[in-house]
Amino acid sequence: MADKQHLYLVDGSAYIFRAYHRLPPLTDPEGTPVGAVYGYTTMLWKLADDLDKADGPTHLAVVLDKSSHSFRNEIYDQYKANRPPPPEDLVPQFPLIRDATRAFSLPMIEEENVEADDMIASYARAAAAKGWDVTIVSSDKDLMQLVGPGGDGHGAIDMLDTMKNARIGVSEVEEKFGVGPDLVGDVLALMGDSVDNIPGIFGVGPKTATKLIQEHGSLTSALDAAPEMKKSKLKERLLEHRADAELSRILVTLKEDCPLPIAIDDMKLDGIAPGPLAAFLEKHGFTSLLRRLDAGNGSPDRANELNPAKADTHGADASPEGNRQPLPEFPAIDRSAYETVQTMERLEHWITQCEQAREIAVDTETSALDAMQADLVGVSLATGPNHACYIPLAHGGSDMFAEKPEQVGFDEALAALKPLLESDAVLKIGQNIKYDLNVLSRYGINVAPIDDTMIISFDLDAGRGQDGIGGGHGMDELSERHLGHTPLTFKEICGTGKKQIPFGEVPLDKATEYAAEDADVTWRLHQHLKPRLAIEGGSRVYERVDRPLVPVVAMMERNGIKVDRTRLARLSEEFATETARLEQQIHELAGEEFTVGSPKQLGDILFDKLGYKGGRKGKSGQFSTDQAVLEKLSGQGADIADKVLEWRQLTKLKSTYTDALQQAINPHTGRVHTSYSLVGAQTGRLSSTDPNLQNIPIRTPIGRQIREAFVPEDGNVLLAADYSQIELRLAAHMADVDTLKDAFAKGEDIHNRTAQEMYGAVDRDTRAQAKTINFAILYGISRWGLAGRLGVEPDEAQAMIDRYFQRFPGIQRYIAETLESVRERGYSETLFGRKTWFPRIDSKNQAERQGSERAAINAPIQGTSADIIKRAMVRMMPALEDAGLGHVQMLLQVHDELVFELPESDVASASPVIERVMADAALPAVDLSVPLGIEIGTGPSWDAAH
DNA sequence: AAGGTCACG
DNA sequence: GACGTACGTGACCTTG
Repeated sequence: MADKQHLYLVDGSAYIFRAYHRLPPLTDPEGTPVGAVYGYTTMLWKLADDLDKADGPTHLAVVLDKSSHSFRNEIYDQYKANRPPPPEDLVPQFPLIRDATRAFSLPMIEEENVEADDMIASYARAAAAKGWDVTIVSSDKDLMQLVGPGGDGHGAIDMLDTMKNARIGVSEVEEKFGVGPDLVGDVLALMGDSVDNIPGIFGVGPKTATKLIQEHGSLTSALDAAPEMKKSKLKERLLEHRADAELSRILVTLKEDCPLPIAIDDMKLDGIAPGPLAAFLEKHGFTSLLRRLDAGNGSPDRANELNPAKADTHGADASPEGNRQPLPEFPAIDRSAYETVQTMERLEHWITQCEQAREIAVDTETSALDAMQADLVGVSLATGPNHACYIPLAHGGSDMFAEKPEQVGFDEALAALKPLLESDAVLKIGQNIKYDLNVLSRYGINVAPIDDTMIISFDLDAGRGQDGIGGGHGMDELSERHLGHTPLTFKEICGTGKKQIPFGEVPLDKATEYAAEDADVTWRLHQHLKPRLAIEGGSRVYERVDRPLVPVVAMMERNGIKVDRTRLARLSEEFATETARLEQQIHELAGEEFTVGSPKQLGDILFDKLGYKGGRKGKSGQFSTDQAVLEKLSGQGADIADKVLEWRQLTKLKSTYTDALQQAINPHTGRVHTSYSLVGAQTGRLSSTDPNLQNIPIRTPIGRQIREAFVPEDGNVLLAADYSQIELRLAAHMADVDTLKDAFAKGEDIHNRTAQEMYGAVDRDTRAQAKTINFAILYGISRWGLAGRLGVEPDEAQAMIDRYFQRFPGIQRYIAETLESVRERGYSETLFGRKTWFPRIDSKNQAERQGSERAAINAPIQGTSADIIKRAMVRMMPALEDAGLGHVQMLLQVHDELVFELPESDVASASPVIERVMADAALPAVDLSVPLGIEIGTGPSWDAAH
């Protein structure tokens, strides 16, 4: 049997830079930085794991850059001229990369005066010419020129991005560049590359470059066509910079005929000697890899790779991975094992299987993204690894002439599934199962009990992505991270853009692969993640707070809130008229017409043309024109600044609220249904999208008019109940500040009390300053930040901070202890045990580190507040039902506020129930040393309820 | 797609 | 002397 040879060429140098930027700054036991080396080592490990796979490597070599000089410097002296030197803690890692390569017994190629890209090109072409397949391990866009399908005696060339675990073939290249690999060089020549200092055509980016090449077929044709183009910036640029593009074309061309220092046949993989590898791993403290080596190269646990830092540098106990139990071994995902359920008989069979399995993964497929409008198209179930099915329910139908595929009757199938989905004896596992709850609820099915892998992941790993390794909780990401598997994407199945088809039109075989795989992956993730909750102390917050919250939030989303469309439309018109008037005045004051909404143009008008003073800001070198700047100008008598501020306010209100909210009204319910994310904020807060109902204006009279459009149905009122100063109360409790606790106990105005303590006198000014300082404390204070807010010198701000700490002993200690604990353990914790991870708390970059510190000071306070209102939400409906008020509807949550709709006649009986549930929400888990104050208001609109 | 701006707690 | 000047979000607009 003539096995196909497969050469892997590892673009080592490029990988090192990427690993350096994406991994935390680890150091080995001797203090040498090894973050990039670790990343490189795990990458080689992963490749070694692929050895036995069908398309795994038979031959492999690592290609490194040896010197920065190449033929490109001869023809263009600016080539790579403005590339900064490598970061200083990366430099010592270069030799270690070579050590690592040797430890794996792999051939290494580095040649003077030849760039790694050219060497890779030469080897790839040579091997492909022999009929070998070639995989280039890199994500470098220049190398994408080499990708090709093979054939005619030639082998195929593709690429592998190990960080994203993605293959890059011809179609991926076409997707990225909009042209085939043979034209990638032409596109690159137009785009240029600021990192390599390849000029390209100034002002032409990826989109324009692709368009030009698609339209004209090649770089030369595009340049030749320039004189005939209609007058435009683009035309001018093409004409003016033609020479740059031609030079760039040469620079981006890979040299494919370099002499080959090692024969390709000598790159044959024949096993890794464990001795040298173990010695290398040992030396650099890569203990988790060492364990795997000892375990006989067993199934790699991808979670370990995610955060090696803690396991390897903070001792075994610092990390949950340290005491991880062995994970169940599952067979690889096999999509061909899935069943398409098309008969009642098979459906009954699967339902029985599910009842016996006791834990099943469920996923619904629908016609659209919005759970409140989407129609159910099919359901997938999984009871074990590779044991999954897809039940199409409403496939086909848009094409009247096509025959609909065989499927179980819609109503009949749902009637059969309902007892299973509602059975107390069967746990339904979902990934973001709130979505499925809402869809199925519209068909009369109340899914329970439930688990949610997305939320479990959040309760375990919130914040872990802050260092850029990827800490999201979406299914694809979790699958990559924990299972090392890339699921089919929705795009792959349904296409994208204009060509996108609804899921109901996907052929059943493809639909089954996609839908059943999602259920299979979810089931596996659950096996993987759920046990970690108990081990890592996440059970309390998951079981007591977040899991029970899912059906509650789902219900709130379905409830929605009524908005008065007519009122919004009237406001939109008023805003439009006023905006137009202002725009004209602004143009007159400016002496020319310009786009007021363009910060760039506005900056040029204000500071260049009109000569107002105001500094540059930001990397872009653009003038800042934000509110603070404009208000300063207004203070100097610049009328135009006032007008712009007013214009901005009105356009904002119109586009974001009065226009958008009308669009958001659901035609079936006549109400607006937001979607809450339970994993949106690192601290544990909810977030709200589509539309965001957590940022409806309230601070200005003009904005409040929008709140007036949020109304109850006839006969009802809205009731708003909010926690008063909850974060300051929690700070007083958590930092154990007697003065503050006393003030809250007595029901005093807390900012007045702060002013009294700080200045010995209370007036408007001192109260305002005290309020600013109180917030500064919650957010993690810096003298410069406070100085900027109060308009005083940093020295004076520092004096105020010192005085605050002196008057409120406990705060300083709380901050120090919180930071110490975060540095020690890697995460902060709320009073209810919710963790937020801070992987950058030890960053060498001061800004980054200080940012993390401020966030870490705030997270326990903001997070505890989030826990408390969530607990109140969970208890709210049962408490109301007990009081005979089950018809009261809970509609919205805005961090410290809950909004209800109820008959006016029930206000008197419902208010005390709501108040009690909210005030006692921390009990019995936490007995706060401050009371939680609740303020309740009611009225014919959300505005009036405040 | 990114940056700037601004709405909320 | 650097970073950039308070924590947490999401939406919209302009621009390259």
